[in-house]
Order: sequence, then structure tokens, then C-alpha cells
Amino acid sequence: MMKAQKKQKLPQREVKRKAILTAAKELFLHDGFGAASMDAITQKAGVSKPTVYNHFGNKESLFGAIIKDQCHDLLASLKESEAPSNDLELTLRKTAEHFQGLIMSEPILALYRVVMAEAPRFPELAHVFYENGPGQTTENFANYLSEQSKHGKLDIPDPTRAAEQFFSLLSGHVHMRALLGIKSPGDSSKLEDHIANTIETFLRAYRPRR
Amino acid sequence: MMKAQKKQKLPQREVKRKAILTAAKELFLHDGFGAASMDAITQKAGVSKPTVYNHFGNKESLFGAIIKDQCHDLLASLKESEAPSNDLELTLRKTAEHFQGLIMSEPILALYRVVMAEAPRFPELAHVFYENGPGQTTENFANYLSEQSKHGKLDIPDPTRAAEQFFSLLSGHVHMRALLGIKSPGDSSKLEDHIANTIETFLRAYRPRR
DNA sequence: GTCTATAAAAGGATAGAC
DNA sequence: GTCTATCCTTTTATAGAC
Repeated sequence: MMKAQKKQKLPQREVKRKAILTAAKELFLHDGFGAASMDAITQKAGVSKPTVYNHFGNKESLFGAIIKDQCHDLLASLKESEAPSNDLELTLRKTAEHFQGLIMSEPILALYRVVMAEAPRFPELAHVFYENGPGQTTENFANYLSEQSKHGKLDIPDPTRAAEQFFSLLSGHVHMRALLGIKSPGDSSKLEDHIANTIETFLRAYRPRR
Repeated sequence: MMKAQKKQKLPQREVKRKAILTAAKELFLHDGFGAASMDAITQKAGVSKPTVYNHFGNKESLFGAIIKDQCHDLLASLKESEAPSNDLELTLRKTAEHFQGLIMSEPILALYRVVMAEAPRFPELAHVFYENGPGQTTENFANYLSEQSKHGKLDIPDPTRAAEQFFSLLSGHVHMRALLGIKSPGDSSKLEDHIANTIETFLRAYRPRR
């Protein structure tokens, strides 16, 4: 199954491809689809225009490749946090911290902005984003909640809804302000506070009564 | 204080201005800042380019005027729902329905997309949007919650946080899917369900325990 | 104040040499 | 496969007539 390579020389084609992807990723995420020009991308990548078009055909395809890449990276990072312990509150806190750190990071904020902005023109990308991000996250967490509910640690009639609620509470206006680039004084210093409060509220709503 | 108008003729300048604003609003909200061209705007407005530039100077200014207009309309619509009755659950439901109907409408969804996408390049617009929309809404609702809490109908230590949580639960993944243009089967038919469930969860978390 | 016509620049994409 | 050089379209913005 191994393709014989004529020499050990590093395949230059792949090097250029990587360079293009890296440059395009940075510019598309930072400037959006319309404002990022192919010219700027070729320049940043250190290649010429025909090379870019040889690899990706046109601007839309390149954009699609970048966004899908980012979405898959996103999922990969989300899967790392699979450590459901027996300690309910600990698991909630770990999950919340991981999720929060992710969605408040600049690369993911930029991905949110771009995908939402271009959703009307790139509906497929919007789907990929949702499935790999919020969709998958919710599903995994719903399974956990369902299990905990069976064990009597929680009282949850609809785990999927509860999972969505947990993540909605967690992102909330803090996430919205971050998407809008609004720096509320103390927002960042009070993230721990926000997480603790989210968990407390969630448990008040779903902890079995007595 | 009344300016004497030389004749009863309608002021043509204002007519054209309105036409430009209407056309620009539609195109900017539908296509975003970059993809909407001044050419398309002039054409749709039925005026010529120099007229547009005479009125608004450049594309950025026109965009700013449009977005700010929309944000103020948004606030106006939000203020209409000020009917806090003594029936807590009724008020929650009315508030939720009004808010939900607003944020799920296409014009407001488009406004969200555009403002978020352009937030890095138009930070001032992002602020105007937040203050007139989520900020004001939260503040008003927090006041109501605070009152209800004093009367013993709710047990809310931090009204602003609780208000944010209420609206976060309410928008949640339903709103995100709408922003992404994802039509979940039954999403629209189950909005009433979603609202009812949000209120139930909120009350489980914040209703006084005996 | 508003138009026709056009300038000036930048964008996406390609032909042809190597 | 990759480059240099270039084409064609579209874009923002303006000069000058009415």
C-alpha cells in the first residue's frame, strides 16, 4: 500500500500547500471571506498566485478547505476532555473549564464570527461547524447527564435539552461580549466565578429534590 | 422653532436619502459589508452614485448609519413589551415570547451576523448593538427580577446574572442554529415548547425553597 | 443637488515560459 | 509545478455638465 517515493527529498508540493493553508487560515479568520484577498494570501504564503489556484481551484474552495480544517481541529480538541469521573461536580467543572477556555480563545471566536457571517452563502460550512462543535459537544454531554440521571445523581427528563442549557448558560453574555469584542471590566478575571455560578444554577435546577 | 419651508413641495433631498437608507439596509444586512457594493445600492435606490456620496461621504459611514438605525429600531421594539404584571409566570412568558419572536426574526438574525462579523473592524457599532439590544434588555429584566425577589416571589442573589441566564437559556442552541441557517425539523413548531421549558428550568433554579 | 461619464485602484483568475 | 506578467471585471470614488 506504500507509494514508493523516488527520493527522500521532502515533497515540495506539500510544503507549499501547507504554507498556503497556514496563510489563508490566518487571513480568512482574521478578515473574513470578502475582505481577505487572494493577493494577500499568496504574499503571506510566499508563493505565487498560479500555485494557489493550482492547488485549490478558486477562492471559495480554499475558504471551504480552511473552515472545514478548523472545524475538525475543534472537534479534536473537544474530544480531549473525555474524563467522566464519578465525582459529578468535579466533572461538571472540568467540562465547563475546558469548554469555556475553548470558546473564549481568539481562534474559535474568529471561527464563530466567520461561519455565522458566511452561513447564508456557505450553508454546508455552517453545518460542518455545528455538527463538529456544538452538536457533538451537546450529544456527548447529554449521554453523561443521562447516565448520571439513571444513577439518581440528577433528575433530568430531557438530557439533550439539559446539555444545551448547560452550554448556553456557560457561554451566555460573556461569550456574546467576546464575539463583539467588548471587554467588560473584570470579565476575564471573573471567568472562574462565572463557571462556578453556572454550575450552581444548573444543579439547583436539576439536582434531585431531597 | 419651525423652519419655514418655501413651498409645500416634499423635500426631495430627504426622499432620496430615505431611498438610499432603505436600499442600503437591505443589501448590507443581506450580504454583509464587503459583499454589498455601492453600485448595487445606488441601483436599488434608484439614484446615482454621486448622490450617495453626497449624502454619506463613503461606504463606512453609510454602513455605520444603517447599523445604528437598526440598533435603535431594535431597542424601540424591545421597549414595547414593558407590561410587568403581578402574575410572575405570565410576565415571564410574555417577556420570553416577545424576546424570542424578535431574535428569531430574519432582520434581527441578519443584524447579529453582520455586527459580529464586522465587530473587529467596527468596534463602535458592536458597542451600540450590545447596549441597545442585550445590554438594555438585561438591565430592564434584572430590575423586574430584583423587585420580584424583594416581594419574596423569587430568590435571586444576583439579578443581573439571573437576567442574563434567562435570556441565554431562551436563545440557546435554537438561536445558534437559526444564526447558522440550520433548520432543525420541528424547531419552529416547538418554539412554544422551548419557551415553556426555559421558564420551568429558570423557576426550578430561582423559586424560593419553601 | 443630481446626473452622465470616467478615473484609479484592486480584485479574481489565467497564458505561457521554465 | 511553479513562476512572471497580464487580462478582465468590479469596485470605490470623483470631475464636470445641467
